Amino acid sequence: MEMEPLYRPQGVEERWQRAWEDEGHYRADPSSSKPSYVIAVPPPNVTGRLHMGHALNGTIQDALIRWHRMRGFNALWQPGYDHAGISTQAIVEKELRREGTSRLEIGRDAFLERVWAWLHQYGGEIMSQFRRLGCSLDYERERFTMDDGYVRAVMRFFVHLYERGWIYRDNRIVNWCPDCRTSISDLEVEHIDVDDALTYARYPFADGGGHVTIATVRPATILADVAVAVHPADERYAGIVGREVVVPVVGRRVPVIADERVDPAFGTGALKITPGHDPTDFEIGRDHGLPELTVIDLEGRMTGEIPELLVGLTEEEASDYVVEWLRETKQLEKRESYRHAVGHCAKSGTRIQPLVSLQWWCSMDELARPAIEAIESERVRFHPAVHGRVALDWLRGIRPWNISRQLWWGHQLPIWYCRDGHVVCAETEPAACAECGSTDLERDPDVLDTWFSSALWPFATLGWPDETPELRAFYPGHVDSTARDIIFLWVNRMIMAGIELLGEIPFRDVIVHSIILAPDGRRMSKSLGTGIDPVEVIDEHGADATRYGLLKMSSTQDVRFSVGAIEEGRKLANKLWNVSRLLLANAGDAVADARPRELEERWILARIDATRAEVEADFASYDFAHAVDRLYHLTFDDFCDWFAEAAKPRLYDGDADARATALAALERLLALLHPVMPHVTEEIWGFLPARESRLIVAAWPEADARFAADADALVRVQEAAERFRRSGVATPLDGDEKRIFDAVVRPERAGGPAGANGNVEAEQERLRREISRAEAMLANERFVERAPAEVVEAEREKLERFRRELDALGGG
RNA sequence: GGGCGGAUAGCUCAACAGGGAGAGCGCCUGUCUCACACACAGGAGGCCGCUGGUUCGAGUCCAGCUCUGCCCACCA
Repeated sequence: MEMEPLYRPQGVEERWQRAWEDEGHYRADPSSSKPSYVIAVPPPNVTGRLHMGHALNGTIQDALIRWHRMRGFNALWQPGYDHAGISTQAIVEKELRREGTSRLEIGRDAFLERVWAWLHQYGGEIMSQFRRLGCSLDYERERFTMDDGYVRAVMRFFVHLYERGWIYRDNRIVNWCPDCRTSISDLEVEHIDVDDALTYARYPFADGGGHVTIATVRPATILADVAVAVHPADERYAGIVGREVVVPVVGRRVPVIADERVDPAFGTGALKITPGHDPTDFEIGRDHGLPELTVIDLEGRMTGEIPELLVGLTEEEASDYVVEWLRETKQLEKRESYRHAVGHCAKSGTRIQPLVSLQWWCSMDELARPAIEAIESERVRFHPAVHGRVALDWLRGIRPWNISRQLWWGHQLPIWYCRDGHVVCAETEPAACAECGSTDLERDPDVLDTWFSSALWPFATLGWPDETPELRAFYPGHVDSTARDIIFLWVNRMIMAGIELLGEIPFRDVIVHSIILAPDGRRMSKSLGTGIDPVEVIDEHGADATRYGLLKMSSTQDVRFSVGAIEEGRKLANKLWNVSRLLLANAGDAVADARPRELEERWILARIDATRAEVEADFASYDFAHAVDRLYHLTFDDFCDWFAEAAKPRLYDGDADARATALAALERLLALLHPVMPHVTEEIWGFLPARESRLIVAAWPEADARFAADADALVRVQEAAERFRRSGVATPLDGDEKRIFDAVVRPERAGGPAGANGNVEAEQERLRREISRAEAMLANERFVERAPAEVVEAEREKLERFRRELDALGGG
């Protein structure tokens, strides 16, 4: 195949993606004797499409996997999907609504069939998009959290926790999403500022004579009031504790109680207590033995012991009624506008309805303790470390986890109830009730929180609870790479589950990558219309360019998407392509063999080796932005601008040593770039003479001490070139240095004297400024006295050098 | 309300352990030089958010302030 002057990634990339996969290079072998290196991909939602966060995270993981594969590791990058309970169910429910039916109408079994049918048709797109990015996941090992084996793992986990006594059922207040029709965990609640009205209502004393005023933002919940509370030290209300007040509208007589959780400074200092619909009130109610009344049902409609005409109204309609009632009875003191944070469902955006409901809970204290220890002792390390401290804060203040969801799509709880109300927890359906022997068993209809199963990802994908070869070979893994928004939801829970079930942490390093924002600084989001489709970026610029650009953007916390970074990658690919054309077109029958004879050859091999060491350090500390920056400058500045230019004459002359050495240098350069830009490097690799193996499985370049001393060998020539370009004045050089200077710098003059014309004065002026700066420093006695000796000495040397250079320009 | 970050060239971002402010893109000038015009060479462009402090010396350390982003949170 011909190498054209313009590198076109389209076609080339797909070809290599197929070849690598078909040839089995992505496969990890559990029976291999090599050391393993394992990353489990954060399982994307099975319904999802690749977004920029996936693309960045995929690139990070693939760079690490490819790097380790080249270094001789048995590298496993585990692929798969999450069933994403709420999202998936919502998509299919929406489809049913369009057809004029509903899940309740068609029933549970038919509904689940519909979900599976939908998934078979539309689900599981992302792995193909990861392929298009060049990601070397072991695709044959794809797992789904709803696979039979995986379900078994989830059941085992539940029963394990149940038998430990950590899973229990309780009537407690939960975050209810009226839209999703399920409870959700605290982590899935977003607090958003909303404008509300604060209603001040007078509650008359039951025995006549006066009233107490409370403030509320939800007048409809007055109907479920069971007490009024004041702070025990609040002198204004000292006399009323123990008396009774009459709840508006419903006329219920309720006590005034004292509780320290009441803030005397807020509102009137008197708080209506509604345990059925407020988390704080729920706690206070429990402690005071108060009833828990519910007046809003699971659909958000008014219900319970309330006036008949209110039943079925929305909360808003009921609130209007209550306020009007208060106004008419002169019990409305005032209403004022009030802005405060209100919980919303992270999935649907609907305002959360706190209500008391019978749910399954998991006590987290015992699970959290060893996870805290693992992070504190840095057996699990977060990068950047600040996320580890945040993770610790969360674990230390951990609260019970509401794990049951009122959905159909997901892992149904392994809980059965018999006629007599006994509860049986078993991995598979029991034949009879363990306590009474009844065979009339009914399974709990609820399913588990999606994240309950995600917690098992690092080992359930390897066959746990069975003792599989995969589990032995690939657990514990090494790296988890993720965005910071799922550290609590997912990362912490994997650590807890891994330690609890296998006795070992699931990974050593957690990489928390940056979030890529839209170019205008807003979040990339479909609803805002600010999203940029990574697949389109790949189609336009190539996967290599996209990978390079994403890594370049990965350094800081949040970064705005910059197409310039992608284009930089595209240019790097093209540059690499063209310098390879130069070397290959002038290779004759040479094969790659490092036989450095000339200065520039020793120098480039040293520069490559030095960069190798730096890139290794960058990768090891997960600093990908600096790694790609170094590779860019190694390619453009060192390899192309200096080495290739200096070597050209001898390549053209047919110098066999020069040709073999140049090819050897190119090989090393391609290897260093492969983890970042796998396609173009593999493509060029294929053109190298006598090359049969693939770069993807080639050895990462070894450290080579032979060249260590030569990394700075061109400093004098480069300084001379700099001076010449600035001022047009040539520094006397001889031997190799003169030859290289002539080869690299002289051809530039062919295009005209633009740069070097008339700049002597400007350069003299620059040097004079530097000289006076250095002189001023050295004239400062306190600087000379107090600064470290080597700093002072370095300043003296700089001064002398500037003076020499000025002399050379005739400016002294 | 609590916590964590960010503010450096027109744009996106670097600057390791305080010691001559950098890169890429964009812009201006020149060159289609037999690897590459997705290139090469040169150039312009910076009160390093503000105010104080520490220091011989501060983009870098400390304090306060302004703006901005994120996380956590049961003040109705």
